[in-house]
Amino acid sequence: MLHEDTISRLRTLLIEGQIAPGSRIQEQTLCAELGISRTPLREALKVLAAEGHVVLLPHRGARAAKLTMKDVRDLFDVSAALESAAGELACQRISEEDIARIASLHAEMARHFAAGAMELYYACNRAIHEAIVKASDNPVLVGLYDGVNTRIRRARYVAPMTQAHWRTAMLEHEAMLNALQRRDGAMLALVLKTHLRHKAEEVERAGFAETLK
Amino acid sequence: MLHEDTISRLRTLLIEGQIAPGSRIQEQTLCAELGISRTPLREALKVLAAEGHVVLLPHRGARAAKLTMKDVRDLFDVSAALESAAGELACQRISEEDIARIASLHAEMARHFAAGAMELYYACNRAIHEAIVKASDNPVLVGLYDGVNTRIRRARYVAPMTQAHWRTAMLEHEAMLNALQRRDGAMLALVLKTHLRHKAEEVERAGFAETLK
DNA sequence: TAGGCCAATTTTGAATTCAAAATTCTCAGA
DNA sequence: TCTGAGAATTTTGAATTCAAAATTGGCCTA
Repeated sequence: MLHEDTISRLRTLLIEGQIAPGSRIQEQTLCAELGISRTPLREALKVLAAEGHVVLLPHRGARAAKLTMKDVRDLFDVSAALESAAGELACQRISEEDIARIASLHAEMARHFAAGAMELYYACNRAIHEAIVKASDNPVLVGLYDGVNTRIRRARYVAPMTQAHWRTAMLEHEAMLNALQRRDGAMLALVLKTHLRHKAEEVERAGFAETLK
Repeated sequence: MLHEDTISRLRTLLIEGQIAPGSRIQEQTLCAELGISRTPLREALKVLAAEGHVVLLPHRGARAAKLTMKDVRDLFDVSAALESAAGELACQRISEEDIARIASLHAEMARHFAAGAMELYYACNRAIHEAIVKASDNPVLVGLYDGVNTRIRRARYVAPMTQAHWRTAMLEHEAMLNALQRRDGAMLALVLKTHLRHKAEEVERAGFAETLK
C-alpha cells in the first residue's frame, strides 16, 4: 500500500523534525528521496495538510507547518478538553481488566521514575494516557486525540522538565489512578485537566526549539 | 482552484445525502458528473477519508461512510467536550462587542422562536454556537469543532424535535447568554454540556434516517 | 442443473505527460 | 551600477497512460 505508507513516512519526517518546520517541500526532491512518483506524494501532502502538519500555498507548493507557542498552547487546551472528556467516559465504560492493566503500567512507571530511567518513564506515561483515552470507547475522540498529540509532539523542548515537575506529575498520576479505580468520572476529569495544565505550563517555561529561531 | 473546490463539492454531496451513506463511489462515474479527471478526485477522496466522510478500501474503492447511532452519540460527546472547553476560553477572551453580537443573535432567535419560524430559529441557533466557539480564539479547537459538527449534520432526523425540547433549549440559551455576559466560564461550560446532552438525547429519541435502513 | 475454475473486463493504483502559473535569469536603459 | 521588463526555466496542477488487482461472465465438469 504505497499511499498510506507515504503518508506515515512523511508524517514521521515532519514530527521528528527531519523536515524542518517552515521549510519548503519540493515535490521532485522528495519524490527522489522517497523513491516514488509525484502522484502518491501529492495525495499524501493533501492529507497531511488536512491534518495540520503541512500548509499548502496554491501554485506555490507546500511547506512544513510552523508551530508557534500559541499553537502549542491551543493544542494543549484541546488535548486537555478531549482527555478529560475521555476520562469521564472511561469511568463509565472501562473494564476491571483494563483498570488493572493501567494500574500495572502505573506501578512500572513509578519504578522507572525511582530509578531515574526517564525514557522508560515517558513511555509508560504516554501508554497510560493513551489507555485512558482508548477506554472511552469513542473512536472519534481517540482519533482526534491522536491527531492533536501527534502535532504537539513536533515541539522539541529546549530545557528539561524540572524535578519538581516530575514529582508533581507522579502525584497527579496517583490521583488519576485512584479516581479511575473508584470510577469517579468528575474527579478523573478534574485531575486530568490540572495535570495537563501543569504540563502545558512546564512546556511554556522550558520553551521549545522553534520559538528560538 | 480545482482541488479545494472538488473537496467541498464532494463534502456537500455527502453531507446532504446526495451520495447515499454506504453507497459505492465509482471514480469514473463521479469524474464524469463533476467534469474532472481522476487525479483531483482521488486527492479529494483521500482528504475526505481523513475527515471521516468516506472510507477507503484498498484496491476496492471508496464508500460513503455510514453513520450509526453509536457514531452520532460519539460525535455528540466530542462536540460537547469541545464546545464546553470553547465556552470556558471564550469567557476569558471574548470582546464586549462580540458578546453584544451574540446577545443580538439571541434576541433574533427568540423572535423567530415566538413566530414559529423554525428554519430561521435554527440558523440563529447555529450561529450562536459557532460564535461562542470562534470566541475561544483557538483555531485548532474551531477546526475540530467544525469537522465534528459537519459529520453530525449528515444525520437526517426522522421525527421532529418536540415543543418541550425547544422550550428547554430556549431556557438553556438564556442561561448561556447570562453566563457569557458574566464571563462565568465554569457555568457556561456546564450549561453547554447540559444543552448538548439534551440535544443528543432528543436526537436519539427522534432517531435518524440511516438507522432505519 | 449446480458448482467451480479460468479468461475477459472493469476498476483501482501509480507513473508519465501536458499545460499553466510562478520564479529566475538576462539584458537593455537610465 | 542599479532597476525593471521580458524571456527562459522551474515548479505546480491536472489529464492521460500504463500496470496490477479485483470483479464479472462464460464454459466445462460432475
